[in-house]
Amino acid sequence: MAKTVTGERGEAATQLEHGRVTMKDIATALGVSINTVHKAITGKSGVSEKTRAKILAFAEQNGYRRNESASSLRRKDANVLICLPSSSGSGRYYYSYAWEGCRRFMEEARDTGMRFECIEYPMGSQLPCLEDVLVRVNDGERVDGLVALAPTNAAETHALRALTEAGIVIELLNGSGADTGRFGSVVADYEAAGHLMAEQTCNLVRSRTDSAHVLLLSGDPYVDSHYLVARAFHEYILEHLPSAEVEDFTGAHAQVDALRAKLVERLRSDVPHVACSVFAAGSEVLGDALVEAGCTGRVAAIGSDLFPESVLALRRGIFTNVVYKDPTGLAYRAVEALAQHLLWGTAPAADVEVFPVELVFRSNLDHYCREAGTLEA
Amino acid sequence: MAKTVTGERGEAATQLEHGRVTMKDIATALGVSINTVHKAITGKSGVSEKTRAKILAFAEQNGYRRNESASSLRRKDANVLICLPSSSGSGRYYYSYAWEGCRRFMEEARDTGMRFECIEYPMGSQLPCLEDVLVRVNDGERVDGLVALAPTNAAETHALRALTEAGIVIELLNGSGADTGRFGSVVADYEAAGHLMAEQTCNLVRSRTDSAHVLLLSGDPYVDSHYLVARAFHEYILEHLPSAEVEDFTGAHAQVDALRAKLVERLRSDVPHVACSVFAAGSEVLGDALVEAGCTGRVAAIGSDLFPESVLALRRGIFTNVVYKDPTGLAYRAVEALAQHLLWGTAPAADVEVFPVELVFRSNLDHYCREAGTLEA
DNA sequence: CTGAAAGCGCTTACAG
DNA sequence: CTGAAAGCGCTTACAG
Repeated sequence: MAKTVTGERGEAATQLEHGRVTMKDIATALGVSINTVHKAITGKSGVSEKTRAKILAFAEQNGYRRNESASSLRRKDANVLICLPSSSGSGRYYYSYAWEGCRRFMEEARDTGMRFECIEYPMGSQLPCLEDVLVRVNDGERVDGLVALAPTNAAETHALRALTEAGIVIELLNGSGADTGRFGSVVADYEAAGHLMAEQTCNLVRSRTDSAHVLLLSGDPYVDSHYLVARAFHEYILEHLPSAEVEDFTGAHAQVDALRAKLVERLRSDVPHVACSVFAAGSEVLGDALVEAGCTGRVAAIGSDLFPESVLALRRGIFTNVVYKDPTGLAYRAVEALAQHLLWGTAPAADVEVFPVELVFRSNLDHYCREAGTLEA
Repeated sequence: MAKTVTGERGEAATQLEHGRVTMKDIATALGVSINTVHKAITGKSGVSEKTRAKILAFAEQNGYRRNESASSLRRKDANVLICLPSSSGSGRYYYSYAWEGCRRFMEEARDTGMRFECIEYPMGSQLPCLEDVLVRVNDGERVDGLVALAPTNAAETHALRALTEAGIVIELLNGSGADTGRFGSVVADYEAAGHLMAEQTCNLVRSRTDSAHVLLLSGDPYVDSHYLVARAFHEYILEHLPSAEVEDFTGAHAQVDALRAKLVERLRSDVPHVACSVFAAGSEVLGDALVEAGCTGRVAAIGSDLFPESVLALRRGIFTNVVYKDPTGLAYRAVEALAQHLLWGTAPAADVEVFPVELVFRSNLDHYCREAGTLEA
């Protein structure tokens, strides 16, 4: 409902009409009660199909939009559980930022009548946490929604499906989890992350005439967020710089000390042109190894994720870039998508929402630190 | 008001209490009317200082937070004018995205009781547009807030000050405008943009042994958003790659055809290593010239801003990167900051809010196109 | 299946 | 300076 007027001097002015149609208007126009209108529009039972159709048609034609402020005012609460790994320990690389995103949404949603409960479990033990939730639900507790990590094994998949079947709307983080019956999920674009890292690698060896040597800390091949990035990296290099030699260093969290030693030895024997890590913990190892082997500055390095150590490495020129996957934004969106469904019955455009990745430079690092909040600028 | 409980399995659960304190609670507790509480908390007149202090202290202690939904429900409208250059013509490089940001905010704010009027004026004639607004205000029309471009000359500064003095809260886009009496302003980090462009330029000539040749389309030295980026570019190169030779090509919108011809000639005589443009229209010229001179691929090129032509140049490998200043996000924030002040009396942390800039690669271009909405992916 | 009524938390006239 | 009352647009019990 916007009207456009053209002024004397050729400006085009658009006014957004505010006298919006209300349920009362519809009720009056159609000679029904406002209550019936409400039932028809919110899809509740208790209206004949004929009346409902009439009301919906009228609402549609007159551009009815529910007033969300009024709607949240008297709405019954919804209970949402957020289960994610603890921010401490190895959770500090990533999950502390995810929790920050959750916190931001909860703060914004404080007037919506949703009740949130945050459950931080020790890294790796999502399964017992989900089982606890199931027990509580079976004990009669009302849980409307759940945010959790995408399953990494059959047992977790099974537990999530049980919760879905108990009537809980589930939104997953960092994986599709298509076989859990979940409502939706939110992931970073791991393929773009790998391509981005490889594209910049190509830029960094652009003017070489000899063939490029690249080291890749490819992480744990059984973890999607490692494997998918590493695969995309290789794929890109193979297509755009086939002469390059990419050397993989696998191994993640448990093997981090061995990895560091191996890397230092390797860097001392023959200096590569570029070194990259597809995962956060590996980035810390890479930074340390470059320093220990005394080849900072000579090797261009690209890390993954922003956390205090990687920020410092970037600031000191040990890293050329860092691939950023915005854990805060991802988690925020997961909780938001769930809340919007619970409150308004809306569904996102796609059940799996894929989020952008960015390459951070020293020149724009400060803004990311400020945004993340928990990173000192 | 959050309580933390530790479960049997070591999970820490945080619950966000929802039984929040209301004005009614405060009124009952202090034995005053809810109306008095309202006046005290919203800073309205009609309460004794003693009562006000008592109420504010109690509210503070008990963590009172105004329910924004309830608050917007019966609030009187505020009238906001948005004056920006038209999306068509040369506005298509930048202002169409700014308008998109405004539109997004208006959509989100549809329940807040704000009335927005959008005035698109022909590029360059903000002054008559502001004068029209002043006439309307002097005629008795009520205007509470205004979003406009930061002034580029004394006449515009003067007009903006007159509007401020007429009681209008003003939020400026793309410049500080400190001497206009405006409430706040929103700008991109032009310095970071220049540094970012220069930092990547250094990366691209990283492994050269000869001294690097760089071409810079530095735009109009009288336009802040051109000049500041160009200056930061030179500054960075001087510090980090003093051996490089940077060749400036000045001239913006009116001289674009001459610029193109000069550039083609220059590119044909001697191919530089990197070529950059600090402004959008220049980026289109640069892309064209590289194609016409037949040196795409041989010259690394970095453009500014995302618009259909620069997206295509990036996709085809004519550009290596594009510096992105997020016009949509900037404009969204400008309207939001104004609205939040008008509705809640809140002020942003700083009166000039500086926004991040990013470097776009072919590998993550798609996400920017999707976000911008008006760019085909 | 349908409707009249109360109420969410706040804001706005208006009366004392 | 202070307060009682009506009402924003919707949702929820409850009664027909």
